[in-house]
Amino acid sequence: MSRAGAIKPESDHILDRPMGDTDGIDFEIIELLFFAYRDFISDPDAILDTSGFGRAHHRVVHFVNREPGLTVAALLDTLKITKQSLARVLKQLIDSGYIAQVAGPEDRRQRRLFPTERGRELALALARPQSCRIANAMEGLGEDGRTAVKAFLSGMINPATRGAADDREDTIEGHKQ
Amino acid sequence: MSRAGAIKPESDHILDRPMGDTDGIDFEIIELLFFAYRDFISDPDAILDTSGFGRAHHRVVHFVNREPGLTVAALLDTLKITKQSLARVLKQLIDSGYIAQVAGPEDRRQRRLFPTERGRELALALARPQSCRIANAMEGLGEDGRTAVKAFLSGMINPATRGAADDREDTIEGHKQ
DNA sequence: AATTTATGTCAACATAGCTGACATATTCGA
DNA sequence: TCGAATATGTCAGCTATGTTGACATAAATT
Repeated sequence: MSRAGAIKPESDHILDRPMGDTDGIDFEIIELLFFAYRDFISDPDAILDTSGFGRAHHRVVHFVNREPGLTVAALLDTLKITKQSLARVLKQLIDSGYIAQVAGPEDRRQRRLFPTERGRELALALARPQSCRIANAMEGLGEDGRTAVKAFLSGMINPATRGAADDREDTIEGHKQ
Repeated sequence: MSRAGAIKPESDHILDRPMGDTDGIDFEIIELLFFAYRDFISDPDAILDTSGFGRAHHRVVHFVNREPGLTVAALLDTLKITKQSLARVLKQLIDSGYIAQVAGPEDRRQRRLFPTERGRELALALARPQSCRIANAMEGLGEDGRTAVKAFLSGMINPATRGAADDREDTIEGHKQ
């Protein structure tokens, strides 16, 4: 091992003061979000390890179960990934019998995605520990506290995405089903 | 293209009902967390694309700036990744002059990590848009609402991690610096 | 002096994203 | 009706970031 560079501590303008609440930046909540999400994701990850699937599969199974019959295009839009990226995990989920494709009733080019019973079970199994973790974290909060949390999370989301759930009903821009 | 399987819609027990609030699971907040974090991360991602760095670099720069002088072991513990994984990005950050290593004053085996001015600037630049997004999402909330949000996020974190920040001061278990 | 610890490094591998190019089936518009 | 646009699939290759296993070195500890 060479260890080059470890010899001269006083070159190169080293800073030894912690990056605190300078510039009015709240680093604490930035870190809270990082750790919270990391642990939030770790629950389903543990289950997925057993099944041989990954996070990518989790997301697909989740949204297909939340909105059965959604098109591939709509799913791509929700996940914000490329179709090549989706193709890999989707194929595995279909081949394993978690998701089924059906040609669109109006537009037969579409492949509408539906969960099988097996897929539904998986989605529920993955959501359950996350729901528990959330319920646990909500425990101390009152009704208004919970409302605040939801409002906060909602406010963190880009406007374009924020209305996505509504697009399932009425479709104004793009991707009409 | 073969399109096998798209032909028979009625086989395989397809479910067409959305996975709603069955089992008392709050899917809405699960999705809020997913979208919130995705967009929260997208801000620094855009900046990093310019610098040729990725999310992994972001995390390292962040925590080194938050706690200058932390050891490699402590950083590994925070990030929960392997040293081989860290080595790649850390080397790049050191070679590019964002982070400097200094041999530990007491234990000279340690390589304590410090930000350079350049590293500090990067960390701040990455934190700024995230802070803005948070401030924006907090806007409507009162003081108690903000407290609720922090309590919620804190409650989402695994106990082991939750006290990590305190370990910086007094060190009880493992990794004493 | 022997062992443990903190760190670095090499090699190989997996997952999950990306781009670019091209194929096929279907729908739509002139 | 024909050509263009659309929805989807697929091949090939690349990148980023994680993993495991094995081994090296310097310093501390016993």
